[in-house]
Amino acid sequence: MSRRSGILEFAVLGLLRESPMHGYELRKRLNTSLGVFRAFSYGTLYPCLKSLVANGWLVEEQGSAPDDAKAASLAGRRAKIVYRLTAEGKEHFEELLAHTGPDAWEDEHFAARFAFFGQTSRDVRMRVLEGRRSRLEERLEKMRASLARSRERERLDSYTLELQRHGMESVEREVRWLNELIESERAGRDRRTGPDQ
Amino acid sequence: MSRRSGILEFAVLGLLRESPMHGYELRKRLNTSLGVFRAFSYGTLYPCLKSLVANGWLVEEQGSAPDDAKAASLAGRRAKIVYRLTAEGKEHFEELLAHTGPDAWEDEHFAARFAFFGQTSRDVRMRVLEGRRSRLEERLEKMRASLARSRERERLDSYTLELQRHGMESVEREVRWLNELIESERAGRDRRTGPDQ
DNA sequence: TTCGTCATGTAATGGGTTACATGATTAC
DNA sequence: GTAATCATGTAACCCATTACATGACGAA
Repeated sequence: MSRRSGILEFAVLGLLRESPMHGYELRKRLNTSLGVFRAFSYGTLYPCLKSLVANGWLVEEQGSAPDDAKAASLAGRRAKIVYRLTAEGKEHFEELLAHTGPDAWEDEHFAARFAFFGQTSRDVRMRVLEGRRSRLEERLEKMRASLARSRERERLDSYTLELQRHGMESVEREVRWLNELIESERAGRDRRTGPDQ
Repeated sequence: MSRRSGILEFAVLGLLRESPMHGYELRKRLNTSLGVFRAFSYGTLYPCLKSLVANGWLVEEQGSAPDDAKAASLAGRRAKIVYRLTAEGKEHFEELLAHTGPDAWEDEHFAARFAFFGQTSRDVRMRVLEGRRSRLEERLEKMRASLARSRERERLDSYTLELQRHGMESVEREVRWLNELIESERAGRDRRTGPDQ
């Protein structure tokens, strides 16, 4: 029941929704295709998979080597364990997709949520995008305040200042990006730009 | 001897080098002035301070309330504990400043290192900046490769693609930033842009 | 036959947060 | 006098990594 990591659980369920996979492959997709998430290690991934199985959200299946037909008959070979999403798992994932709590737009979660926007309803997408934006604007506010404060007091050498400036610009840039996305959602983005399954 | 966190230790020593401080104030500076580092909690900071004291790099001093003169005589009051860098601590910090191992340009460390560039010799600054840049270029390489790979195979919906695109742009932007900084260092940047103590 | 990569797992450890406990000082 | 903020600390927990252990499979 415990021993799960929120974002990893979410990403795993999301990836497996598209198609069944074994752990090793799952990890690669977590790093590369959806390279956005940080690279989880096997020491994290495998236990997580076990716990998802224990929850009834996944089932393990004996997938065999690359060529299924030939090897299917061999009894004792250590086959790959292919994980498949159950109906309950699908349901659970959909619930997670629908959540729009504040943590949905925190740094780590947001990328994962965004990566599965293709499966997410438009109103939820909007809430998450807008939540993230206001989160970043708060942050900007604080940065500006602290910057003003330190300017008064004449602290901060040029490097510290430069670092702060660059940090603020990054955040401002993400806000602009979000603005475009929100605009595009509002304009009715059912005409997708990509193939989308 | 153990129970220290690299970046936190580094930042604490660096901040205390400028002037003695107590824990609470230290934490604020960690978050706001040098807001770049993630916000460490007291549960992390205080034990870290203790261990730095145990190493002989800091000493605790009984600082009293804002006005030192008046309160100095009161015996039993729970005074603020002001931490001051020892000679050994200063030496240790200088060693840390001189390190240019690969981890110096990893995401978390880099910001901390950069924040104390004001205390860092130019050649070390150059190595760190260039190290970071090539680190990011590696990352870009991988991102491009994986993007190309997934394009072939026709995977990835528009959102995943957009996320990836934005991620790459962020990295490219940081590379440009580093280029400017490196250029500026090379051009002989002893004429600082700011007051710098 | 050996090397690289695929593939699955566990135990020890690390590095950090949260929640809690305590109390002083300042502003209203 | 009471609320907010300053200030210090600890214990329990969480999440994830590292190092380790195991072994199959394909290619040189």
